[in-house]
Amino acid sequence: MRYSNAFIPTLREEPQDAENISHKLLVRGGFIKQLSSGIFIFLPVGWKVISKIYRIIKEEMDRIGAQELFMPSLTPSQIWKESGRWEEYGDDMLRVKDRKNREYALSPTHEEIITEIARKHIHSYKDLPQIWYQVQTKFRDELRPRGGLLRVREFLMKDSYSLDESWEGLDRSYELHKQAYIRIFKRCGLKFVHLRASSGLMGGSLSEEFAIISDAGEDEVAICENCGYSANLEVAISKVPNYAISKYDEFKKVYTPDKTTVEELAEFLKIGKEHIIKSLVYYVNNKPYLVLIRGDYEVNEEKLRKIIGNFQYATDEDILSLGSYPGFIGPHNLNIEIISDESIKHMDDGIIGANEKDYHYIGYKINFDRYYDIRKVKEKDLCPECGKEISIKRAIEIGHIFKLGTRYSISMGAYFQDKDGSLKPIIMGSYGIGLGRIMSGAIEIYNDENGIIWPISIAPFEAVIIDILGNNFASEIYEKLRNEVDILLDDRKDISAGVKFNDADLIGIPFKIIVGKKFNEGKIEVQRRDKTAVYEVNINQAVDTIKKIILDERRKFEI
RNA sequence: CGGGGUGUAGCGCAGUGGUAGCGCGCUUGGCUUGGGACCAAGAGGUCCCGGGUUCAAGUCCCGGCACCCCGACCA
Repeated sequence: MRYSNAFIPTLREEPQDAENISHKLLVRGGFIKQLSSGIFIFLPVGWKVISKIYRIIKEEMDRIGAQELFMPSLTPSQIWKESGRWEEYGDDMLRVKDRKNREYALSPTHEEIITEIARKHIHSYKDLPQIWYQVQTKFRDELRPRGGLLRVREFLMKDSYSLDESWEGLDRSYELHKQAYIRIFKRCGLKFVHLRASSGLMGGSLSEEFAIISDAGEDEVAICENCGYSANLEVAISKVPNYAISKYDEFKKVYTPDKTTVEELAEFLKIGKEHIIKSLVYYVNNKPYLVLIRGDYEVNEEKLRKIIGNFQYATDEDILSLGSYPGFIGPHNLNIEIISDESIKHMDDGIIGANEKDYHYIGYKINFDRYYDIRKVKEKDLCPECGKEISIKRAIEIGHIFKLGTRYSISMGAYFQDKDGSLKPIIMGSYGIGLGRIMSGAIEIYNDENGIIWPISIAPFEAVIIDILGNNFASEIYEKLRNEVDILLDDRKDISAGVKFNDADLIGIPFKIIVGKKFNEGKIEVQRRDKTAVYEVNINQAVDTIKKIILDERRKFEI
């Protein structure tokens, strides 16, 4: 590509509405442009990056025997009603009506459509296993899109689906995906972790997540530096450091005026939060539960949901009707089912609400039949596997793999006939990768004060020739290189050298080939974007040397 | 949905009820070419939208819309 013909609208100033680095650099580099909240245009260089990510994904999916297909975005409400997700998905699912008033969803994911194909065409164990994938636009009507490409309403996702005749088959398909994903992210040059995760709305048994550790991320993950345990905070578990030694030997009521929060109470009683038992009321179908957790922990509502089901929060009126008082509720003499977290098991005694205004009990002896794990893991909790301290970090989710099982095959009737003649539901898995998140995640990892530093495997160009002299040489080597190297020739006239350097760095092209002042000495210069090296090359060996440098760089991302 | 903020030239922003501004970018001419040069002359406006107050509204009041941030929500 000649720069003089290219459309790369770089911006000198930061866009006012961008917050994180990847968003700013994507906009400044002319990669993307926002059309509406959470909806982006990929401009030509942005689309080149996406295309390169796509090609890597395709090669690795094909390598595990997956077959590419393409499903529509606009999908009839009927199949979503069959699976039950027409209701479950709620407002995140973007719904539209056609001229005949029929309902459709702009698909947030494609399990239902895959299942529709499977139930129509898969009838025998001989038809299995299958892995089908596509790269397609997904729609999720996020309440609050944010962070440029990190959380958007319309996004590109590679989604694949495995169909197997047995659970062992699913294990194999799942493992194949895991290996393919590791290869994909390595070839994209990413530093990533993989995590235990929650399957949420997808249903199913096991799920793992691939993520880039970055403050720009929205997921919180628990990581053990010692043994490598890593999990999304939604499902992370930990051992509780046991430091809640008894302070009181007597059970008695104390006056605690207006101390309705753990913080206020701890300060008032001059005692650590870990000596207080926090009591929270949740309702499931009008049945109240009292959830007890140590004062220095928060409830992980995802975990709680798995135990008691979908819940609502109690109102102040609810708490009064239970015979207690808001801010002073506690387990003593309250007729209600109790869900107590493991964190209170190790307390000798605790401070609890007295169920009357302005009073708490101290010295409450802990004695419950059962304890559950419903707390959110926090920094310095102990690793469940090796006992060392855990740290909490933010992360960008870039891939997620699920063992779905029979959730869709049973609800939608996708059965096959097995060897013994019996009818069995197809065992399914589903596996996603966010292409835009790879793109912005890479930028979050690789950038400096001048702009993006792309890994060569996903860079919009592998090299740029910066022609400062305007003689024929730059154009000559460009013509000789362009068939083998994805190269940009900056042939713009009447533009100062500084602008060319700055654009090249902003866009993040891995190599700059500079035809400038050294040309009179018979040399050109090759600079690495990551600033780790500069090479001087004889002009009569320029083409071969540049080819070699680029090929060597490419090889670093092949595995 | 709650809280906070923004909306004026392509981008970034200033603007005190009284003539619509600055920097960058853009066009033309000149000069320059190793890190976002310089000189000169230009073009470019629904001041987010609608109503109101006023002799007069970018500015004050009311209503709406869009976008951003924090939270809630979602995965």
